[in-house]
Amino acid sequence: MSTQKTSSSSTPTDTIAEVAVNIPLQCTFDYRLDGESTQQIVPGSRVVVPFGRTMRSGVVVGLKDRSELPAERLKTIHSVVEAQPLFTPELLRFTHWVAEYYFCGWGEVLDAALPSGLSLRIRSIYRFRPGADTERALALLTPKLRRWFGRRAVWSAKQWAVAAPGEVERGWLDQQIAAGTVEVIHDVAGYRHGPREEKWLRNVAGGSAQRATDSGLYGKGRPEGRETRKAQVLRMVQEAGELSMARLREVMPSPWKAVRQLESEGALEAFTKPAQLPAPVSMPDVEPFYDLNPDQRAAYEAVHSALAAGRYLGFLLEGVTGSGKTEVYLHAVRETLERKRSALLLVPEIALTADIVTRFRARFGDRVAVLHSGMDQRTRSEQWMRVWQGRAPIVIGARSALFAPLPNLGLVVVDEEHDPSYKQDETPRYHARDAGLMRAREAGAVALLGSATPSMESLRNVRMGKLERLVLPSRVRNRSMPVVEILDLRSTPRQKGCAFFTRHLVEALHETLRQGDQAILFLNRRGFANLVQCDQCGEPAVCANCSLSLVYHQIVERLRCHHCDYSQPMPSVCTACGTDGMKIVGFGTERIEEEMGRLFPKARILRMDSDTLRRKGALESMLQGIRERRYDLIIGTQILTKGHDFPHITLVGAVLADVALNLPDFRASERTFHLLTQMAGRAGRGSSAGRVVIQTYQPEHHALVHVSTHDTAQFAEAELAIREAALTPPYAHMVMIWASSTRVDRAERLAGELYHRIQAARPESVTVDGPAEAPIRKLNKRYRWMVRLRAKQAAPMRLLLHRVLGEGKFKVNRPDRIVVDVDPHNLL
DNA sequence: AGCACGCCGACT
DNA sequence: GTCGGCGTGCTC
Repeated sequence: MSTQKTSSSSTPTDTIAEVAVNIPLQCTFDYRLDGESTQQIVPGSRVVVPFGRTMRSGVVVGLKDRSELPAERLKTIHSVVEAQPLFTPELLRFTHWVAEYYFCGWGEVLDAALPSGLSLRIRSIYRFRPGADTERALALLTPKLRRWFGRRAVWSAKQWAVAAPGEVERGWLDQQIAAGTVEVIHDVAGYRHGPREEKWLRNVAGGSAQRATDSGLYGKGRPEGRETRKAQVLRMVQEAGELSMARLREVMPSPWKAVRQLESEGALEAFTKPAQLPAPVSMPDVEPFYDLNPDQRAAYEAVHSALAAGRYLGFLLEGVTGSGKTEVYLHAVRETLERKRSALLLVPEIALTADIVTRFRARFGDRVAVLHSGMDQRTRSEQWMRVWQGRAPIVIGARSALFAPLPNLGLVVVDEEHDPSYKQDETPRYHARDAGLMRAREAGAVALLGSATPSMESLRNVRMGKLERLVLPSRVRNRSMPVVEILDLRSTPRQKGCAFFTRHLVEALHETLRQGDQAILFLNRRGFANLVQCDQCGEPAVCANCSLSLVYHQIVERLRCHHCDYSQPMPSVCTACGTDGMKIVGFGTERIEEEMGRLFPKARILRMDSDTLRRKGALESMLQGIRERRYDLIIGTQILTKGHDFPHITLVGAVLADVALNLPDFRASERTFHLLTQMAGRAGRGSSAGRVVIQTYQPEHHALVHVSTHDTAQFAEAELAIREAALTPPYAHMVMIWASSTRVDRAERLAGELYHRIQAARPESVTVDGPAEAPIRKLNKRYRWMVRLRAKQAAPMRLLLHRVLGEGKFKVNRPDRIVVDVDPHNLL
């Protein structure tokens, strides 16, 4: 671990601050401390420092009395951003561990740990120094730029670059700064939001409203009875006396223009009021804690005694959806709070937070803070600050909430711990479950991982005694498991006129709908057709930036790349042979929707995928619609598998279970098993027994066979044996090194060079595979190659990484890039 | 990652 | 002749 000094404040002998800056370097930078503002500096504080030719903000990660660098090379800290440090010593140690383990810069982790409203990015702002001779300075500029300044007291570097593209004008700014006419302010995003304020409107006293009306407010050519927007605003304000803009916006889409006009006419005046806080912040009635059933009690007792012991212990809580895991979490959190410690609950993504947040708020009121990416920047900063101030001892959030500044952390819960969204796919490439275990260990807290379908990593940890297994065996209301049928697409007859529906599945759907129940059709592939291909020469339509087939979306009649944002119209002729042979091949959720509409013209069909869920609030209204039985047939992607409670679903159909099964990824079987098991768990939760139909070309595949027998343990047994034989995780540590470039040849050369250097430096215990072209050979205009490392022990591999890729060891030139992914989950 | 320095091709 | 392409090196 870190040898960093964690003194809580500077001593007179500490004259050097160690600063982590957000750049992809693992080293920190030493700065001299002097001046009054930096005398009281504390590790964990954000500071602004001169860095190279610019200013950067960073975090003080340690204080010391001497630097290895000669004094003349040290610069002085420019300023301290907050009076109080944003990072506790615990979080500094933890972020340092994350940076070390995931092989990235400490500053990069620290930046990821802050809400975007407090990010380490810096903005340079310019303004005329008060009392400076601005007239003379402006005289040197073109009339156009002088006018530009007429409306501006402060301006940003970006604005200036746009306004003054010319060489001469750009030089002007430097001159003025040097002469002292213009000063530069290094603006760091800071929490300086006061209480929220809202704009309100009221009538101007003295009947000016009448005047406004007289001046043709009701437009002449307008049909009788239809108000203009201005008139409507005026009337509403008159009726209400005072009216908030927020209220106005609920009634009309954009009242801004009308309001501005009425203000300038003197009919209305604006004022501000403290904003109403979002409704669910405090709950009037605190819901009681339910009694636990014997299984829940046994699980809770184990967690309880660990909490009582007050030191790190890890648990894996296994239980199917509906088995009551959340109630165990709730009791554990209550216990944690009683011990004057705080609790962190990680959930996979927003889709899941709503239900769980409601339940936690019902028990703990406003002691719950929520952190997830779907919130606006300000709300997120507010929530983060509440946690930082110690006013919310419970945090519920997605991946990045891992870094929540909870003081005295006592419990870390990772719900649905197997979920792939816990792994971050960009720097810092941490896994929130794995890092969460480490944070708990560091903080002396209890870790509780929960899942119906645990990851192989956690199961192995149970076997090795690193996690204690707790089981909730039955569904709470003792419901029986659904019957699962696997249909071999090679031999099962199809529905007439259907390429991808067996007669059997269609009949099952008929039956379900006839009984008035709901059915789900699951296909992990959105769009209308996943392939568009020329039937003359076989040429597929491919993305311009990626080596991926374009997906046809019928609704917009365009081809789209599901990886980058590329989109193009459906081509009329083949780009390769010029014939008009481009044909739609394959299928996705849109096509299923269309097909079902034909087969079941009376059914009310809902499609749920990221295309239909784009709109804010769409998920909630759709889920409610399903619960209220406003739909008969729901077609969707994996979004459907996330633990929602649908009481009237009795049939679940997996249209093609093979979609993810054949990917060149050692986790393909595991993911398919998880997805289908979670999907099957949606069936038969009401009074009727459930039924699951899985269509596949590989009915004998162990991932599918074990779904049909509901045998998680058997699947784990088989899958772990395969992993052990192949020496893949969790039986080996894996590091993927991606070499990419905008030019084909260079990516390959880079990977080759990397491979040779690794071969030369590697110890016996580390295996190197590659270099190989990535399965997706081009992504976002970059060609990609990979070199894979595996080892039974992590330490020698880490040493190797440092030896080959450590600071300044391996030069990578501009268009090329090397990315290190520790414990990779994305192998494509 | 920025950012500037520096060294060779197609244009005024 | 030079503008600017991107290869190279540095940041306490």
